[in-house]
Order: sequence, then structure tokens, then C-alpha cells
Amino acid sequence: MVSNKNAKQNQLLAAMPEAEWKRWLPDIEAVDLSLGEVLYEPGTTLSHVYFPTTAIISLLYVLENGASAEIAVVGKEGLVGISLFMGGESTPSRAVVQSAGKGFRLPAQAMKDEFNRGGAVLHLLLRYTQALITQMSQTAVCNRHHSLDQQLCRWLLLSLDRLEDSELVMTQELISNMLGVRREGVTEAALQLQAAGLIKYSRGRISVLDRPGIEKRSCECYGVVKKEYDRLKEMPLEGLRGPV
Amino acid sequence: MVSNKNAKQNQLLAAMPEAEWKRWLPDIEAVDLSLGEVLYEPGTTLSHVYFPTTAIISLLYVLENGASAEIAVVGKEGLVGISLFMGGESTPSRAVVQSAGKGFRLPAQAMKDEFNRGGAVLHLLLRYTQALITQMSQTAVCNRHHSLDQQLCRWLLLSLDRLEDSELVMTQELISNMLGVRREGVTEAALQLQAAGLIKYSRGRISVLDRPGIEKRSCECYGVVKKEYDRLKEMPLEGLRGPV
DNA sequence: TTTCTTCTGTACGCTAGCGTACATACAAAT
DNA sequence: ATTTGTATGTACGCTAGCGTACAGAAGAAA
Repeated sequence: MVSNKNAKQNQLLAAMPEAEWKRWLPDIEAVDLSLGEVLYEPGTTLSHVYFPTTAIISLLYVLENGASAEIAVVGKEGLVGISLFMGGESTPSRAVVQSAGKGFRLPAQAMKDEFNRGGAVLHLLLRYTQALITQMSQTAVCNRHHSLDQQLCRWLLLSLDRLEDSELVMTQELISNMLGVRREGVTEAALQLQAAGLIKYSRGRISVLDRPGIEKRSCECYGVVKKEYDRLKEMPLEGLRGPV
Repeated sequence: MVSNKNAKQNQLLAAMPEAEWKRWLPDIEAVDLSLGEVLYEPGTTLSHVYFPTTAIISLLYVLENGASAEIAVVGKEGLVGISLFMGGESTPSRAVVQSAGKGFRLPAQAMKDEFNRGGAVLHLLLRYTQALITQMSQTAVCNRHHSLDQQLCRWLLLSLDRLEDSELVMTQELISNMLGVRREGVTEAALQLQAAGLIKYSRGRISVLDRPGIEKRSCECYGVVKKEYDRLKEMPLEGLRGPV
């Protein structure tokens, strides 16, 4: 039996009705997620779904030539492993811990069983999936049209939202993998942000000093996604059921 | 009452169990979809879901500055309007008819009601959504790492798969909007393909002469997505229910 | 203290694709 | 047959980001 209180740092778990929550308790398990840990590889069948609380997970696509790009970030607002209930069992993407921290996990079968009861949990999870889709789509457009500088700001904001403090443990090399760009490009962009007094960093630790400043430099993509997450979060869960 | 036979050109409708299909029949409606027609705008509540048969629909994101990019294509293999059953009611994207043709539509409420019965239709639709997510993700990576030439090939293949013949009615200007690049860039890439004898085109009509040739020039993204669509299509629908 | 490793900074030439501006060419309409 | 509009081709300078190659700098290890 785990500490109920900590688990509810995850917003999906927190949003679950009491009855469902009680059913889950015996199966749910606290986990420590360490930097670089891989939650699933492309094509593998998932054994658990993960609900991060303080950890941040990146959904990464890796191309044949080794080039990669992050397609979405998951933190305390979501869960990792949607393909389990979406019905695919696996995805072509990889889930990597981008920022070490804690989370909870639930065995695949327990997840499916609950989902198949078709109640509030189903709607909650699908609504979250819809938000995730928005994030992915926006990433696609952002990759096409926005500058590295703008994208770095967007990325910093996405990470900040999922952390308690304003310090990221993250080398420029890793960021470059996420953004799918050269490490040197990240250095240049980061130098500018530092020169402008917006961030301060050294050897794998980045402190954000002026968040509003970063927001100003970011492309619209951050805001669009944030707004959509908020909109969905506030929608009534029974929305699907009633006739208006 | 519509012709059952035509509707089942759509693979999702075709995959529906007879019982469910009979429930839908009274509500389903044939529609002609003309080039450029907009099925929904960002943020608007959807009135119907669309099941294309011969038409092709593009899911487009338009940025504040007017720049755009296609994030996914939907043809006879899928449906347009997943946000209806995913619970969001709307999306920040726009759905535009990319290739004129026919399709069928179902009123939003009928769709939700059927979905909420929680049977095979639910699993069928979620599995399709999972495939769509793959397409979006791959598009994001592709936008980051592959050349215009490769992407044009990918795009041609995606379109071909959703058409009967091998002629696309599509100006280079429109293609450039989809790919989120300059029209001139598409001209250059298309010239090369034509010089290589792979396609032939003139004033908005493109004939693909050598499909294998195009496949060779395309990036891996087309193949990855295709394979995942096929994999999902062949999975048993009850996969979610049983314990293995 | 010295060595080693990892992270960050700098430099330089290169290329794809952009923005812009026209030029041609085809096809339908008058 | 001529006009008009739309689709395609060409050209040219520009910039962001790439590939490559090192050089410093900050910790960690010895």
C-alpha cells in the first residue's frame, strides 16, 4: 500500500473518483525514475503505465540514422503508455526519463481492466490523450517553422511546468537530442538567453531566472498547447455522455 | 437510407460488426466533399464525424503568421473528428478536403452514443486513433530531419494509398501548404522527379509513373507509418479485453 | 597536485531552403 | 484569335543550421 497523498501529485490520479481510486490502490506501485532510464522501447509490449509525479518523461522518435526528436513531454499532468488502452500494445516511439524523480505505476492488465469498465477513468484518460495529441501536432508544426531559439524557450517552459523548482538538470547535449538539433546550436541559443539574463547555467544545471522573459522569446506553440491542456482539464468528464 | 455497399469502402465502417452497423444506418449520410472544403475549423464544435471513401482530408495546423503544415492525412482507412469521442469536442487544427471525392458522415450525438456503448466500435475507433497518433509523430520527426525531396515523395505515397487511380489533382501551391514549404521548393523537387521519369504533371494534375521509384526516394517515414497502420489493422479487436 | 573526463565555447566553410521578383506557359473565356 | 488568369519555371542573394574540428573550463578521480 502506497502513500495516497504522494500519488495524487499526479493530476490524473488526483482527478480519479474515489471508488475507482480504491480499486487501484492494491496494484499501484511507487517508482523512482532515474535520468536516462527507458520506460519503453519502440515495438515492445508495455508492462505498466507510468504516472509521473516529480519526474519528467520524454517521448522520443529515433530515426534509422540515429537522429532523434522529442514529440511530447509527460509530467505530473499525464501518463506514459497510452498505447495500452488505445489498443496498440506498443508504439514506434521510445519513452525516456528526461528529469529524474518519482512516479507511480500500474500493471498493464489492471489498467486495461479499469479502462474497460468504461466509466470516468476511460473519459479521463481519453481526454488526456487528446491533449497529448495536441502537443504532438504542435511539435510537428513547430519543427517546421520556428527557430532553434524559439524552440529552446518552448522546451524550457514545458519542462518548468513539470518541475517544482526552476532548476533543470540537463546538459546541452541532451537538449539537442530532444530538439533534434546540433549540440552547438543549443550552446549558441543558451548563450544568448544567458547574456540576456534570462537563464544561468553551468555543466548540466540550468536555472531559469526570468520566466516571463523566456515566454516572450518562445514561439506561440507553448501557449497554444498550455491553453488546450487547461481547457481540457476543466471540461466536465461526463461531457461525452449527456445530450449537451 | 444509403447504399451500404459504398459506405463500406471506408475501412472503419467495413470493419464494424453487423449489429452496430444496423444501428448506424438510419443516421449515416452520404456526402460529396469538394476540393478545399473545410470540415472543421480550429476550436469549433464538431457537428459530424466524416468517413471518407474516395475523398482525402488533410489535418492542417495554421500558425498565427499564416504558415501552415499538415500533421496527418485521412482517407478511406479512417475518420475525421476523433476529438468528438476523445472528449475534447474541438481541436486546434483544421480539416480540409485535399482531394475531392465522396464520404459518409454521422451526427456527433450518434457517434458519441455508439462510442459510449463501449463495444467493438470503441476499440475500433481508438485503435485507429492510435494509428493516427503514429502518423502525427512521424510527421514531427520528418519535418525536423528530412529533405523536401524526401518529404514530397512521402506525401505522394500517402496520397496514392488513399486514391483509386494514380493521378492526383493538386497544384504545387497546395502541396507547398501541406508540407509547410515554399511553392518554388516544390517546383524544384517535382522537376527532379519528373526528370527521373517517376512522375509527370501539368497544371494541377500529377501522374505517378513509377511508384517503386518514388518509394526508393522517400524517407523511411512513409514505410514506418504504413507498417504501423497495417499492424494495428490486423490486431484482434478484443485484444483489450482478454488477459493475453 | 595532477590527470582525466565531461561539458561548454568558438570557428569556418557548406548547403537547403527562404524571400523576393519576374518570366513563361497553358487553358479557358470572350 | 486574343485576352485573362492560374500554374509553373528561373534566378539571386540571404540566413539558419549543419558537419567538422578543436580549445578551454569545470569537476571528479588519482
